[in-house]
Amino acid sequence: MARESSRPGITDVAKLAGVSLSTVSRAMNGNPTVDPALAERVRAAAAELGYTANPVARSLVLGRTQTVAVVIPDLENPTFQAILRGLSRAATADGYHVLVADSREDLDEEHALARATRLRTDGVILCAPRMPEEELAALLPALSPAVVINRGPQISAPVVGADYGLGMREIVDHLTSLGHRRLVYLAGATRSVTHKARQEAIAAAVSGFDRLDRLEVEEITAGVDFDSGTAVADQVLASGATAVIAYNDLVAMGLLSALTVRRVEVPGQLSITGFDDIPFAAYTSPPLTTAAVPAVDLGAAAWAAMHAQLTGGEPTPALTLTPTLVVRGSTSAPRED
Amino acid sequence: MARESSRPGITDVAKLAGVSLSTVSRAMNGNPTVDPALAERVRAAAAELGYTANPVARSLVLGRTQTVAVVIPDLENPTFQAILRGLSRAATADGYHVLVADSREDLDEEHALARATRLRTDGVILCAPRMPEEELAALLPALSPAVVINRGPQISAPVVGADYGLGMREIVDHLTSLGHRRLVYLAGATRSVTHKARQEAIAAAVSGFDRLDRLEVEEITAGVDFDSGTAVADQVLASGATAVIAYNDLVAMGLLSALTVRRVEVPGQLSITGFDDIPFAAYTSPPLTTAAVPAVDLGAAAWAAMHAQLTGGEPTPALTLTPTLVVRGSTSAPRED
DNA sequence: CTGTTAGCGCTTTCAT
DNA sequence: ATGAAAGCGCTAACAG
Repeated sequence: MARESSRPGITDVAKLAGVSLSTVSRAMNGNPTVDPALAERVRAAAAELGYTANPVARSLVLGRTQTVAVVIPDLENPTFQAILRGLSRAATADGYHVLVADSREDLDEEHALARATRLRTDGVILCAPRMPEEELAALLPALSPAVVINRGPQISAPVVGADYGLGMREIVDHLTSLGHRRLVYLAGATRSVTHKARQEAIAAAVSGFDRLDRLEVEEITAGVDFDSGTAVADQVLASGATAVIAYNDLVAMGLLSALTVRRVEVPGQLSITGFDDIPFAAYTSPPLTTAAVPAVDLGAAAWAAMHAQLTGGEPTPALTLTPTLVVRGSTSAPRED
Repeated sequence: MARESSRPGITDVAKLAGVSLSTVSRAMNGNPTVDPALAERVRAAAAELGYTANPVARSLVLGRTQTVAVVIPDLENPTFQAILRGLSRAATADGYHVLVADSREDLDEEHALARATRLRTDGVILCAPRMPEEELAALLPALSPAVVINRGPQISAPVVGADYGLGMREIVDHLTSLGHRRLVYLAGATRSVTHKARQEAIAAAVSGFDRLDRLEVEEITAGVDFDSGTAVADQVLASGATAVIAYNDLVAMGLLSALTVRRVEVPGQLSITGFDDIPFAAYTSPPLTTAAVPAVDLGAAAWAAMHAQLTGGEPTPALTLTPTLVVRGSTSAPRED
């Protein structure tokens, strides 16, 4: 009754190679203080048995798991998916594993998952955490090392994010340089941080528009998804604006769809811009002009910030990436009246 | 020089509660053989210290990690994202964690990741593994318990998948009942398993079409992405078919886009169907008729199959889910000549 | 350079 | 019902 099917342990290798446990351990970890010949013998024995050190046991003794956790508000969100992808690939390249946790937009879950996953990993990356500032501040020390994505920089952990204000600014400039003077801004979740940034950028653009003609921007509260875009189509049309800045690509696409049904020409009669550059933005008819948030890079940067803490120990300064304006077919100069 | 910032261990709790380690362990695990009063005292001490058992240490002694691994060919693929989402949520609901590994369509990586992640988890779920049949068969025993998604059922592990043939059959039936008799099938990756299934289903539909009029299906090799759909637009138009069955939604959307540019009316002049029902299929103009592959359910089913092995030990029989025909605006009866 | 010994933090017999 | 002791599989002092 032997443990036939059980994976071989370090003891088995030691026995087969005729050496002690420590020698096997040293040899397997490339410790240079071991005799080359012996090391070779150990490796051969290990290979023969198909031995690999048990990572769990190593984790216990070494105090590190070679794994990090990523807590995401919603795995269905294309931007978060892209962040996860960039993060996962970067971490894998450095020999780390990634534990994902989907909080499903539940604040309590988010908090609980962050704590729970931290216990089995070397650090946690909070992706656009939804919890209030205070709670986040109180939680972070318990998670250290941690990295936060897309939250204000007033935080006791490295933060990486995109400058939504700058992206919005690029969009407004694009539209005004095209000749548009009457715009509509379709606002999203009105209490989110990213909303604030966009709103301020628009306000700044308006007040900074020191030409003879004026720039007017009407704000209409829409939402964050496709349907909220279709829902405000008539309101947009009634506004008399020549261009609309949607909160994000989804909203822009919803609006675009509703306008197509109403036979409104885009960009002929109305220009539309999105935000994020989700995978489908390039495939609408017409393709969407938008600000590309470098989500994959954001994920990679978050990993870099985590890796720095895990190795060097030197905390990375806050990093802010800039969205890139992607001009496609949904914007053009306003039609001459 | 005490270990101030270090997390409290079971010893600290034992000391504070004035009991032995074993009692703390038993109390924390709800072992009924411990005196209720003492148990309460232990819990109080644990709460005071903010103690939580170290999962890594538990994993080592218990031989289980409460974590499973999911190996995915490409985190960018919407279907795989949906599978991951369904799986992750189901696993979380059962108190398990999920390690994700993106093999990036690299066969060697896929193999290596499966082995490596298995060492730190209780089982691995292979999502649409790309490796050849033989290699997969040889690998599975080392991964056990494992679950395979979307591969033939000739495998020594529970398999969950969608019946692509049936989905394709539904599409053909939909089109023929609409009155279409000349179809084009835009083939995708011609050596994939899912391609085979679709092709056979079409062949079966053709030969089973025992009416007075004939059903003709021309096959054009396209590809699996948006651009391959746009690329074959002219070929499709030249074929004289009244409806086209695209390999998947992406291809259908590419074709749709190219046809819009050419001012071909869909579905007026040509009906188009997709496959998968990715998130954007409902939002094209016109919205896409497609076969909805229940990817989220597939993920949940894969978890169920894994959970069964992890607990009961009874291997689940192979499970095949059926795609649902979703009729939207891209199909209609062919125009009367 | 190599072997012996002591843990990592926890669960679980085995006594009592 | 509780405590003492063994050990999960490995690494890292500590001797030699």
